Amino acid sequence: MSQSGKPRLHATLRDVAAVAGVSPAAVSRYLNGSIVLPHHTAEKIDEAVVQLRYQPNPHARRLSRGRSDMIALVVPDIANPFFAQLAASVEEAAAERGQAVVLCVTANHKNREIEYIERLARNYVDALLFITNHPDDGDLAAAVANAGRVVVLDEDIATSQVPKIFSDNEAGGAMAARLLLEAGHRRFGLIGGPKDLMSARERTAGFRRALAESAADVETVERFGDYSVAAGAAAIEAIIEMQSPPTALFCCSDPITLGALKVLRARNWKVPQDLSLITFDDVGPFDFFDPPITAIRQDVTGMGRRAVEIALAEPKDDTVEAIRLPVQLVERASVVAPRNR
Amino acid sequence: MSQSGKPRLHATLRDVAAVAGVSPAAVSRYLNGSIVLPHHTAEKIDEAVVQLRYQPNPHARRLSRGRSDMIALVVPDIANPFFAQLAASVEEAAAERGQAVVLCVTANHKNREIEYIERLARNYVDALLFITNHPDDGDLAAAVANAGRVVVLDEDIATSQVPKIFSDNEAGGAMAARLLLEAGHRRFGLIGGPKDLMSARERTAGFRRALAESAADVETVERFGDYSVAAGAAAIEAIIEMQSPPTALFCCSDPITLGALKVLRARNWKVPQDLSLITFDDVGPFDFFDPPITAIRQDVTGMGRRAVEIALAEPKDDTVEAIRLPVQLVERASVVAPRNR
DNA sequence: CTGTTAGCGCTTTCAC
DNA sequence: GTGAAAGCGCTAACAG
Repeated sequence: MSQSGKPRLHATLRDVAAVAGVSPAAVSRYLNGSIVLPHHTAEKIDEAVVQLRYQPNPHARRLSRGRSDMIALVVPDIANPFFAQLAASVEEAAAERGQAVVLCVTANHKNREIEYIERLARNYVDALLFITNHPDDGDLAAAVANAGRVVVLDEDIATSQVPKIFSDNEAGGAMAARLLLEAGHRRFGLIGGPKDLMSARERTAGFRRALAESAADVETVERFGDYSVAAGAAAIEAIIEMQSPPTALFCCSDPITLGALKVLRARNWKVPQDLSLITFDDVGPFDFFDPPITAIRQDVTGMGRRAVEIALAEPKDDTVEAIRLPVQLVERASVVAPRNR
Repeated sequence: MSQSGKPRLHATLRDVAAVAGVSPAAVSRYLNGSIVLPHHTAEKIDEAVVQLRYQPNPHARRLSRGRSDMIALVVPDIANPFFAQLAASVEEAAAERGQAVVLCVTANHKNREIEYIERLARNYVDALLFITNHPDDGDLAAAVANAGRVVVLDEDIATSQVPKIFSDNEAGGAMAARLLLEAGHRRFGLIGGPKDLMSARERTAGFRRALAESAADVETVERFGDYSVAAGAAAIEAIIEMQSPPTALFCCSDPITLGALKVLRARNWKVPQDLSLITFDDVGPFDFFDPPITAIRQDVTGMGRRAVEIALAEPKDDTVEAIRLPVQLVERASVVAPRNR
């Protein structure tokens, strides 16, 4: 047992009941709103609560109810601004609903991910907001299947039948392409993410589609790698070595853009004069860059809020369908007309 | 009671005991390492654990032990990259020690802060890693006084007697000044943070001290405001209007730098040609700016790790003294010699 | 409606 | 060393 000798520090439900002159059960029910009491008794209890500064012990509550009023936010890396921003909106929405959020960082390690899913399965948390950005070999989908309330964010876990919220990556890719097209570009570069990630495929697909839909005569060079600074740097190195390099570039994530920008500067390529550029994500402070970088912005805040709403709502019977959050074009100054067509 | 009719989903300690042919108490003690069992029984238990896929129920454990193996990370805003980075190192260090971290965002609201402190006081979490960046009127210090294990990070809560970890702001300010001095500057600008925050005062103090220590004939203009983009923008507006504006600028936080940079660009001032600039924090991606921004970097990761260590260590008897983490000069390209002395 | 009672699953004192 | 038993503080059947 926990407290051996020392006098109890904080009032318990029993204490409140004693002071109010009712049973603990009555207090519990009243405080949880599962009963309506005559004014008189209600007041007595309220007074006792205030007087004793009573606060229910969450551990006892959780054990008894078999639920915790905690949700777990599972992310690959909380230092990543995208996930940090997501965490902010998740925490806010959760707090509004009296839910605490436990931060679970996976570094994309499958074992850790599964461990957290297991935690949900055992009801140690009420819901899981799950983000992974590595392809699944089926293990995650399996783990998630019977775990309970999990909602998958940002990146898909293929074949898993749970609520999902994604950005409209395809539309975003298309928006990027159209902007570049309208600026007059005809030779495009695309630095994409891992081909086995849904988001990467979709962004690329959207970009290609919009180009295909245009009447214009168009050339594209595509490179794929991680959503990382290093990958962006490597890809742009290759691209600018080309015979006739593109005049416009679509970077499929912020880190890719950062990597590209760094190399471009080192090689003395000017953005946007030598190369127009548009990024995807817009969680880095691109508005403060020189030039400010035009971007397709994800609705990270909306994603976080919706996720907790869904996670906490009654599970719907109808087939779960992925929600698609619209993305937004943020025009800044990194896209201009090509110098020479 | 939680589970009424349905068969229990997961094995309990009793189940393990039954299978292993010992008492629950024995299993508990064995699993917690508070006893050494004969090989035979130990094996029996191990087998049972594996067979039943037993995992202790944390809620029950917490209720019984009166502690939770959870620490709360209290921050003003997790979307802020500084706190996000801190959260990353905290989570990592906590996970290594089997501690979960609960994310608590305050938006600098005193009531929320005190609410979280109260949570600690009642042992709902084992420790509090506390960051606030608004001045305290004494309420926080009072709340923190008897709450238990709290360690204060990054910014002081004056008069509170708890373990604290800060960056060596003073030294950082001095480093910035010396770098600028050595580059040949004699007219300086400083955009500082709120004068009632320790970090802001210290950074300024260090800067002034280093200037004072130099033999050079020196002029300084100082502006103070929030650690915010808006404040940085407002301050730089005023500074560049001056008769003979500074040739070098020390911005006491990343957001200030961002604000300043934006205005400078709008006014067509070139960094570093027209104005050398150095920032403090270095959590924004300043390495990717054009030019890359020279910075005094805080050891955010170290701060997080140390905080967890201290929070979880046996409370020391000796007077708690604030730990000072060294800062580091990261030379990039935003500081050059002044054009005209 | 209200109170009594039996747990939730674990830890730990205490007696064997 | 080992087990029985009490209890952490709360909730929810069940009876009155």
